[in-house]
Amino acid sequence: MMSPDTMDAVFQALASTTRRAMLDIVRNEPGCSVGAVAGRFDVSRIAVMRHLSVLEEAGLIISDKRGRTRHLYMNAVPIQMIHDRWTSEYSALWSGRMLDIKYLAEQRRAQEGDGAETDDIAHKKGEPG
Amino acid sequence: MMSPDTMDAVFQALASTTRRAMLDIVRNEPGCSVGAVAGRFDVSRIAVMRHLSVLEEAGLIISDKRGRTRHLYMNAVPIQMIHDRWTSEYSALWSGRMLDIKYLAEQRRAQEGDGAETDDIAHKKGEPG
DNA sequence: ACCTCATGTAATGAGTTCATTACATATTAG
DNA sequence: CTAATATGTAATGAACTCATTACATGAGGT
Repeated sequence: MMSPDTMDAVFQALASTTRRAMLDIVRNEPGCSVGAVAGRFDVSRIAVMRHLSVLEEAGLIISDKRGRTRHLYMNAVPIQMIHDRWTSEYSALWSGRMLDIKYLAEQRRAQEGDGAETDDIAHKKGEPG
Repeated sequence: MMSPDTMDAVFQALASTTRRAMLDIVRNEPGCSVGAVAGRFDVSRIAVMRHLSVLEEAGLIISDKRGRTRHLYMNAVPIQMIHDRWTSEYSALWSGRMLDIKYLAEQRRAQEGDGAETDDIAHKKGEPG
């Protein structure tokens, strides 16, 4: 099961048009090099490398270095996990209905399967004024 | 059609466990107040308000102020749009296959239907060294 | 060995996010 | 009117993102 932090990382990685474009390239040219990707963008090679790192840390890209060249591959697993989780959680929304939906909070499922802490129903603090 | 920037905003808004938890609450308690949401989290009311603003700017929440109370509602449209776009774009991935997929870059479709600029195949700059 | 190529690391700086406290506005109840 | 309630704004600061240039490493070709 995917931890909330991992989910944060995946959404964060996808929250950039540039990074989504990079993911498209890697998906369409499996095994392509860092330089090949960098050659398509109007930013420095280092900036591209950092974007690719973000994608790789989110698990959306897997890389494999042979000789002096790093080969990049897309990994569909995190996207599938998000899709699965969200289709179950927002199933009524996907189909466009919006009826009475059973509440299955991400936190509750994380509690059952993941051992992760919940943010919901936390101890309130109160304002000073 | 959804612009790349809007898509960035939606993913960015979802890239936070706290904000996803807030969206869950609003979905399950349609018309709830800002204070009702704030009462469930261990951060200041102002921090909660800003999170809700992020969600609202991404179009994931719609609000409606009656008297001194702002009522919050979830808007499923951006999630549906992302789902539709991604299931067509990554359709082979959703089903778990991963065969030869026709390349339909987000940028290309944005060009056709949206008038938005593409980042892909941009003019390269080259490093100084 | 020497040079080039492909990638990676370090230091830096502008801009954004995310949290805080203090104060302001506006609506309802008495 | 006065007071409590609900939300909103302003100013601030720590931490992170995103881009840069300069330099370092390590593999391959001649």
